[in-house]
Amino acid sequence: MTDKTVRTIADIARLAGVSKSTVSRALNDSPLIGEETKAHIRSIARQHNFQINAPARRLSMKQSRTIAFVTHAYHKDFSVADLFGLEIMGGISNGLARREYDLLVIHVDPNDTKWAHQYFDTGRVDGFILMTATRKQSHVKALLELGAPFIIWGIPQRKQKYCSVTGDNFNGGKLATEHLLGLGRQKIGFIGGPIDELEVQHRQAGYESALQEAGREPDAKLIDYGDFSNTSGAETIKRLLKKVPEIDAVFVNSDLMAIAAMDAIREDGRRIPDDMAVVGYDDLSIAEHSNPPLTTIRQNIPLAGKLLAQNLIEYLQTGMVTNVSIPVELIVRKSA
Amino acid sequence: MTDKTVRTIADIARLAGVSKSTVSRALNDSPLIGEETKAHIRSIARQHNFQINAPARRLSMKQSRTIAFVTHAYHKDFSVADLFGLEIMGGISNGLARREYDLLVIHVDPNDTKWAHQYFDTGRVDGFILMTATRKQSHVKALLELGAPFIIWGIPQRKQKYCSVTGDNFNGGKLATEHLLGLGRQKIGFIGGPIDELEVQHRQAGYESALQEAGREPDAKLIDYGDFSNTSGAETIKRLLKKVPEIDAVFVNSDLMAIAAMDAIREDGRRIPDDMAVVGYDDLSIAEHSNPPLTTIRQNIPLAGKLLAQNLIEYLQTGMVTNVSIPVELIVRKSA
DNA sequence: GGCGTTAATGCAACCGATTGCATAAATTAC
DNA sequence: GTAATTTATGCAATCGGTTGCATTAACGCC
Repeated sequence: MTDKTVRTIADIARLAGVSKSTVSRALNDSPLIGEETKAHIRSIARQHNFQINAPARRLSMKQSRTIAFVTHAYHKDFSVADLFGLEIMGGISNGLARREYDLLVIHVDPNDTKWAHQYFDTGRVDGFILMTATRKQSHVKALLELGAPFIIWGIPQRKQKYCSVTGDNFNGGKLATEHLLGLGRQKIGFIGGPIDELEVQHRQAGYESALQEAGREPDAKLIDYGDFSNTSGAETIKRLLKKVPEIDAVFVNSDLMAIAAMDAIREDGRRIPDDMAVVGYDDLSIAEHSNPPLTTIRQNIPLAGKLLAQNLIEYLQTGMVTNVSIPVELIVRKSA
Repeated sequence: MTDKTVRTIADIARLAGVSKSTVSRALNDSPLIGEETKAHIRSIARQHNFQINAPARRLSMKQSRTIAFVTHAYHKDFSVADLFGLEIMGGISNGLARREYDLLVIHVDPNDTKWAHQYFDTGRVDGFILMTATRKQSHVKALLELGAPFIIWGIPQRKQKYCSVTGDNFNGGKLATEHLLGLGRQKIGFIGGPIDELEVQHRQAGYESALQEAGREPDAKLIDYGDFSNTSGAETIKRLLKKVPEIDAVFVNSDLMAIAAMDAIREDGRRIPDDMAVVGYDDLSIAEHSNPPLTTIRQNIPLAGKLLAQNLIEYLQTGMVTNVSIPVELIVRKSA
């Protein structure tokens, strides 16, 4: 099928009786080349199943048309970021392919600081998509110093100029809380991820805003924090149950924590959702299969991926910095 | 930090007072270069934080040192392959990085046939790791025709010569069944994936072998097949429950099917594991959080990834075809 | 019909590495 | 002390594209 004798534009040039430059221009649809010539060259290329040599092109054009997806080194425990990262990769891959960019995956060690040099200075990639859950700020700092183009999933630091895409955390918190209020719940708890994460702060702000709009005062006793892990979900809910036994609902910052919390709630002899309503966050695939199926906040992940790809490329080409937040949606199942 | 004036080996050559060739050889540790010269050149390179230009090197050496991880286009429903693929990617990435290969991710449309040309003939990748769940055979055929090096996760077709890594499906089926036998179960069912998948056939052979070694005859009434999806898990167990009401255990070919089956079993009014013991397959992260936590067969996924990477590279370099199967392990939780 | 434009194509340098071959210097052999 | 090796380095071609500039042909205009 593939024609082994025609591998370079020089071969095509010979066959078409034109020069290399003309072939190159024709294949790149340059306006300098006459229409018939273009058609002729293209048909020859098609006939011989010609595929242009990528390394040569990249060397010449000084760009790789490759984007790196940066995630932390894999380790046994599944974390939100893992599952989430997988789903988002589909969207990114899509967005990149559409623009003829390749997707490279890099698993970085959290305390490695030189990885960016190894990929950017070598011309292997043109930019980075940062998904690392941990030490994101230190990686941002490194990329900024290096002057490498990148985009992050998350909320950008206030003062700095770089691209980002994030979910609408405020609205997520608000939707979850409003749903619980609508159910007539009286004592609605909040279990956050680490308090210093901006995502968590925004979700909490949404939670408090919903309460206030309903004429309730947020109660600090009902608010506590874990670290996104499932064990921390169980521990935190136990603290709340002890501190405020009359609690009848809780909004948990991640599905993983929520699922672990539900186990703890049942152990405490309470029924879900009858005695205690639970809303999670992320809508990971496991949310649908948990016991009971989890009501949660879904982020539009395919869209997130698409925007991460699209906005990074836009930045590469025009230098325009974008910071967008994408809508979230309440998915009602059995737990609330 | 990065020195902007030193970007090419020519720059280093100038600084070191030698020629480009010498620098190139020194950096590649060629025996042609004297030790002091090497040391000198290397120290200069290090001082200036020199990173070699990858596209130029690839063009010159006619190899990309990049491997493509091929998976199907993402779509909403999570499948085994998705979760599984994510975990395995960690292992692959590791194995590749160790050998200084890059990992490219390609999401292919199941009926696209030209993707391989676009990556291989362009010199963008040196080889492929096939993880596509669907239409794997058609992709294998295409790669074989193209003459592109690849390795698959799965069992190779009998007659053909190509690399593969797969779990020990026979032993997986056997371990699961032996565990159920050890629990004293009398009527042990088998719920497979699609009957034409070799993986499924091997697991079934293991199941039957365990029964026979225990002096039992496999009973065709206790054997049925789904398609790995969770809905099919529920449907298949319902058929079995109706056909053989006295069934008291079942070995299910995937965690996803097993979890759906457990829901159906409970709906039927039976308790797990008291009335019905369930063993799954894969040990996906959700197995741990299911209700009850699922006893299952775990594949050594990091090892699988490492071998996929390692053996493909070995094949690239030496042409040696390897077909290995990796051990599996029984993880006992509450469901059996 | 001569001249300035415009359109189409070719020439050759360049991107930044690798590598076969030639050469120079140092070592050994006799 | 000179020829034969061995060791270390440089020259220049090459990989396969892209692109600035020169060139040629065709066209429009007066």
